[in-house]
Amino acid sequence: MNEGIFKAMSDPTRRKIIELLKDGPKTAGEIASHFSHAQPTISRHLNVLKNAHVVVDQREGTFIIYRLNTTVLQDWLAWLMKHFGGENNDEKE
Amino acid sequence: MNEGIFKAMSDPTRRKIIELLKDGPKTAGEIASHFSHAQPTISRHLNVLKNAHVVVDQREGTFIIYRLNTTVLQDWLAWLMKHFGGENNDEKE
DNA sequence: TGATTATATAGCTAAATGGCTAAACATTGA
DNA sequence: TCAATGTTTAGCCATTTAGCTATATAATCA
Repeated sequence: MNEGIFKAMSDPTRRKIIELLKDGPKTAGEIASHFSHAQPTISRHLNVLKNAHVVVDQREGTFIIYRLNTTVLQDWLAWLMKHFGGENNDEKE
Repeated sequence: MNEGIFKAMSDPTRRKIIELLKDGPKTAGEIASHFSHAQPTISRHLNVLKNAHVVVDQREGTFIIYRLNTTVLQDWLAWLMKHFGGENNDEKE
């Protein structure tokens, strides 16, 4: 499993960005407006998510629209379930 | 959701420790023997996992035995599924 | 072309992280 | 009580991270 997605998901701001994007694609500015951080700070977070392929961007005029890459998230979740999920662990007690 | 578990899970060494412990409880030394890191390094990783309540320790003579807290892991996975899992996201296209 | 708007990048700082070695601590057993 | 063993803690260092401000880039429009 790609290391990047773990780092991407380990930050609360980035997780909140993902939750925002679950509601549909948004521009960088729209995303930034939900936070009290400076705009470049959010831009960098978006870049981390992009490098992990958790989001995808697309320019639309002067705007840049970000959307979730749900496949990557779901693959990650499936991997987590497989590796850390409730498998039978027959210990003595 | 507790921030600690995200940080705990974001490191590959710690994830490998968890996978080792899925196989059953192990002493700190036994865990450390699976890595090429110095033993105190692993001890510190174990401490991170302990602080996130992902593992639990128990002294047994001079040994300290670590075991998984599977409940915490499963709660975390459930939370992830709920927040990032495949909910219906009816976008136009 | 120049102004405006949206966004990213550069460059900085403080704090967190992960590695190491050396030293401390806890338990056991002679 | 002392030595041995298993483990943690302390202290150090290099790297990464997340924040900021200032600046650069890209697209649009007059």
